[in-house]
Amino acid sequence: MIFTKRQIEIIDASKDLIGEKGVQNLTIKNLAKKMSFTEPALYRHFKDKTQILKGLLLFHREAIKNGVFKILDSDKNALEKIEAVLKFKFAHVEKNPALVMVIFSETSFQYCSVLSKVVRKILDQRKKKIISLIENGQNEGSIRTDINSQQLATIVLGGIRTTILSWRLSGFESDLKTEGEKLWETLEILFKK
Amino acid sequence: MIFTKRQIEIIDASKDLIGEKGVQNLTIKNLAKKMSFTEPALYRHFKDKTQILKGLLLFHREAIKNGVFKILDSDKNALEKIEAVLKFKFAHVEKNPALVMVIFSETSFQYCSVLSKVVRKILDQRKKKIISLIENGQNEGSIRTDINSQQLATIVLGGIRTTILSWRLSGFESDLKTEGEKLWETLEILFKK
DNA sequence: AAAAAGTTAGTTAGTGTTTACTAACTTTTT
DNA sequence: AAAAAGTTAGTAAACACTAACTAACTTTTT
Repeated sequence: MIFTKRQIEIIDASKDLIGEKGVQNLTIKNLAKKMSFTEPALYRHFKDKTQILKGLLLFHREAIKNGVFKILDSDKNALEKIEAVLKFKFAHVEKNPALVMVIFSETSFQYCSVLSKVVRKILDQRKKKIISLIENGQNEGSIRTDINSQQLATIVLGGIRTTILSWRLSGFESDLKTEGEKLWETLEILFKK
Repeated sequence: MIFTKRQIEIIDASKDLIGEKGVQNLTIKNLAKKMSFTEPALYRHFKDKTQILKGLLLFHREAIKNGVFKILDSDKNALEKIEAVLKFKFAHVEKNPALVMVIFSETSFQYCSVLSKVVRKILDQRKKKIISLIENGQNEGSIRTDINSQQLATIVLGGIRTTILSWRLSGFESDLKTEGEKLWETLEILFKK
């Protein structure tokens, strides 16, 4: 999927609206106001509202993908890679709180098949990446092998999710970076062989 | 909060509607149809829609509280209690998928202060209970003490959440009970001293 | 014991607002 | 001159909610 300049501007504005007051704040009216043009103009750039949200998800998936690829390509060991991925994700989320809101809203999309497919795919790929990293670590001998990679991945993803949720429920007041570091310390102790 | 028979019927119907198609399927119109009476009749029993959702949350919190209290009062050791609480929660969720949808929709409520307060309180109490159970285990000597209780609680809650999320994303097809047991096996290995 | 007054739980019919979206026209860009 | 990107003015549908009324039942007064 490739986006025009205007489409990216619209995606950005959507992100801001969601960041301000949640997904339900993303309405065509609000979006038009934020873009300082009229509602029908939006439809010159996106077929409908669903496509805007899909665009938002895909655009940021791309950004995250690129960041994570760099880490995976580096010459770190598995544990260091997991640490780096974790820190990268927390940093990205801290900069883009709206993204969490969208991903956390899978519920709202569950019956919009277009969006639920996109979200599901994102979550699936994320899980697969973590699993394969853990398996690398197990093969290297740096990660314990008495628990299978799938289960360890559940623990990593769960830790991330809960940490981000706490941050969100605190009204984005707590320091996500610090909390992320604490989480990593815990995971490192738990996972090391 | 005490509910009349009719209020409980309405809460049940709401739960069904949400279970069928998510929170946004809970509209006054749908609810009236499901109850086989007219929309205004609903307002004889609840001041507004928010109160219905609040009722749903409080009613089930009560049910969960009672179940958990029994476990806490039993003469099991801390690890066994955590296991029992986990199993109880997975069982309750499996029977009431709608509840997950509601709790997972914190995002949607974030800007409805009444509901966000209720959800936050529920999540907070849940966390506190787990933390205190873990501390008991640490004092008993059955749970490792090189990681603080707060962090271990994050791992437990994260594991629960991720497991439930996977189940939801599978369209409630996977076997939550089995997944819950697998999670417990993992946590037990990770937590034991 | 009977009449009066009040309550409960429902109805019909409708309000005002917000929603995503569109047809037809105009301006700007290339 | 044609295409792209905007405007004005509107639609239909969904939404939570309300006003006004009523049948059936309960409580209070006489």
